[in-house]
Amino acid sequence: MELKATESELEILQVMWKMGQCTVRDVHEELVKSKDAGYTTTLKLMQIMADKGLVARDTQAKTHLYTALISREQAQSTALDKILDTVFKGSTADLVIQALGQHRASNDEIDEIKKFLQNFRD
Amino acid sequence: MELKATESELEILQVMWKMGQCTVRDVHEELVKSKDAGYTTTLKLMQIMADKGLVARDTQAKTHLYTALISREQAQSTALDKILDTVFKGSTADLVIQALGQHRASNDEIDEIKKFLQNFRD
DNA sequence: ATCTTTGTACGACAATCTTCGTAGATTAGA
DNA sequence: TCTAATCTACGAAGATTGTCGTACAAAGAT
Repeated sequence: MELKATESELEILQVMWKMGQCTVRDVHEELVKSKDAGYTTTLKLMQIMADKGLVARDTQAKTHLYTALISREQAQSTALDKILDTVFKGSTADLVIQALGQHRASNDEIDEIKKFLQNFRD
Repeated sequence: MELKATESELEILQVMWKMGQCTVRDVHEELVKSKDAGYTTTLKLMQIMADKGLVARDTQAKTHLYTALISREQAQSTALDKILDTVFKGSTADLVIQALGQHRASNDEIDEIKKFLQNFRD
């Protein structure tokens, strides 16, 4: 039982993580801001996601309500595992250093990371 | 012109990054260690990668020689960009902290990262 | 010289993903 | 009430990916 989200499904999950429980319309309105897609496309995708168990669906009312069943953290974890395996030779250090070198983090973020590293070793 | 490698293509690139210039046979021998696939499958994949411009192909000899045209670093960068966008809300700090929390790094690695952070802020 | 091995080319197929049109039901508005 | 808007269901089609089988050429072995 894999439970891996596709690219389009991740776009939808992003909206759902931000909004919490929501309707197809909610998600679609948000998606069209950055993407060009038909309503029924979004509907179908979300239905499939419900079948897969990626989201829960409340069909009580006419307009169904959807809730994400995998958390952003889970998706993050899966995504990290994948790229660690495919392009980083499994080296977390490489990944971290690449990430920091590539996307200039703010000083606050740097501090946050340093703090995190403090109470790490022991 | 996107130039994005698929999952299978990344597996092949991994081998090529390790070996440098190589033949389909070379790559395939390596792949079958961890995966179950036919020779012609690997061949076809590499031919497609040549068409896409992911790898260069020297067809002088009967046995063609392939070389990766995108570096591991480029692939890493692309992969990071993608997951930052899709699951990390663009936050490098979140990504780094997740990565460190998830995959226990060795003390050496931690030190390496700390050192990297030292001469970072300025 | 013949047979076997090794290689490329290429078409085709199945699986998965994405997209959309249309139909039918339900709700809201005039 | 009748009409328009809104929703779900569903089939179908196109695109992408991954997988092989087969054909055929070249090289090696006996």
